[in-house]
Amino acid sequence: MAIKVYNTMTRRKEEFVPMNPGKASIYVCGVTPYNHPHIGNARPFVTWDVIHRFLEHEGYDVTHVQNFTDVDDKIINTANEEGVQWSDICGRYIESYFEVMDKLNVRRVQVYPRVSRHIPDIINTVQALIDNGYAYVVDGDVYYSVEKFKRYGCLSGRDLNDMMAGARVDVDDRKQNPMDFALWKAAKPGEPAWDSPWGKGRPGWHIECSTMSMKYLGSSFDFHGGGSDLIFPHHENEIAQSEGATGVHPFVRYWLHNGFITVNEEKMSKSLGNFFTVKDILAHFAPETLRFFIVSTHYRSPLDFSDARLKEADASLQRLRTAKENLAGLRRIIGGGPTEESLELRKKIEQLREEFMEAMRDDFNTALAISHMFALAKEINVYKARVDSEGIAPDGKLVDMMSKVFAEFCSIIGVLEGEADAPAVGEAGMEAELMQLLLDMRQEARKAKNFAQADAIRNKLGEMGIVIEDTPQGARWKKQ
RNA sequence: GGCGACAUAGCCAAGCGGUAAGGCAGAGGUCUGCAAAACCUUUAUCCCCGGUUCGAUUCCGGGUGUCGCCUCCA
Repeated sequence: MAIKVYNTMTRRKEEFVPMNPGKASIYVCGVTPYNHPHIGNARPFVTWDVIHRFLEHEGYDVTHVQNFTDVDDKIINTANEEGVQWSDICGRYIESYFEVMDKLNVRRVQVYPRVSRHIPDIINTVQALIDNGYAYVVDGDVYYSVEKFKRYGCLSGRDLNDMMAGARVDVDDRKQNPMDFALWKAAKPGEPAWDSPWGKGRPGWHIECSTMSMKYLGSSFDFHGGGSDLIFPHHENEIAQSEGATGVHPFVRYWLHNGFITVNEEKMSKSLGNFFTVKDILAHFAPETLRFFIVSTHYRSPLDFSDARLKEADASLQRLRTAKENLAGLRRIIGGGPTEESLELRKKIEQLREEFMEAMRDDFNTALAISHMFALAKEINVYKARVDSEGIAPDGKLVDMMSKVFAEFCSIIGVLEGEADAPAVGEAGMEAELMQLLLDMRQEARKAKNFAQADAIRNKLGEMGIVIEDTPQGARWKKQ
């Protein structure tokens, strides 16, 4: 079964044909570490984490590279404001990046190249572009001549003439064309700089991704991802640089771009100042909720962020969590053989599994896939209720199947993985004992039909933010 | 101004040629001393106007509206 992906280059869904059979190579534009990651940053990485998981599930050997742009104006500015080294800023926020992504259950990729550690490689790429006639040197700067690259504009669908007409006024007259962009910038005082054939300086923004992606994945590879704001100029320039330097076409086989997270329908970005850091959100919501919120929508659609949306995601996730508990409950009952009904259910589960995978194969449609997850949850809940009420032995093979498929879904989406959360008994031993005492007292009152007393206990605890639920297995409590 | 995307129930969101998945919220019911939880049932003809077609939410054209890119940005 083939995977289909929406390729920004062709503006349509295409069948994914890997460059090397059985393998998939991925490069995703990472962050500039000058601040804590905001949730807009989180979207591409969660998205690509799911894609990576799914490709592996489908049997691909995945090589995944994601850079850190650790040489950049914003970093230098932040360092100057704080009076520290630029490398300190990078170290702090790269650490923050990993801390946050670990919480979001984003698995580590194979390589996290940094610009600062690839200066010689970058210089080589720039030199190749000069040698191939695509770049020129002016006063220690090196510019890319966009007119030399005939496919310039192919990714973003722009026409060079239109762009020139719309170019901003403050044009640097040292450029041959207003759209030419810097590959290498001559050093300014107080900035990090490296030696180069053109004098001391540092790389321009776009060249790093061309150089580092090709270093680890080759001059042509399968997937390149990032936010849709990177299509122009960043990815357009990457194509011009990479293909100009190597002469190999195509640089990237499939360009995938995620939509934005918005706030009040407006793009969330650091420059607009309307962003929430992931840490802000995690102060109020579980990381799993944020991850689920992100994958609940197709990656190409815009995603509007709000407290209400997150609460919804939390409630939805709770439904899946309950199904998982019910599944654990079913597993604790000694299983029996199949019945006509359970054999039907087995077929249904297998069908749901196929539908889930089909959704994922269709441009990683997590929103659709998750709907099949809910369908599975419903089957589990209904079956559990049936087993409980009729006191029958569940079909052991069916329960195994439900467990396996549910776990499979969870491992692809990256939520509710591992064993069911055990309550933190250890550190709350005293609390748990006191609660048990109260629950026992309430139970005695109920037995004696002293409901006023029983309800008083429940109400009082409710005021304290503790919820009591009576279940067939006895009362249980949780903090709100 | 140029380029691109999107418009589906109260809200969120799939589907994209054969009369609309799923989630949240709401309503009714089962269960319960009551409540909660859980489960069941239930709520849409898809922005407007044309066209193509036996048939369009789904394709084409024209509107209207929203958003993004063209400047750092995931």
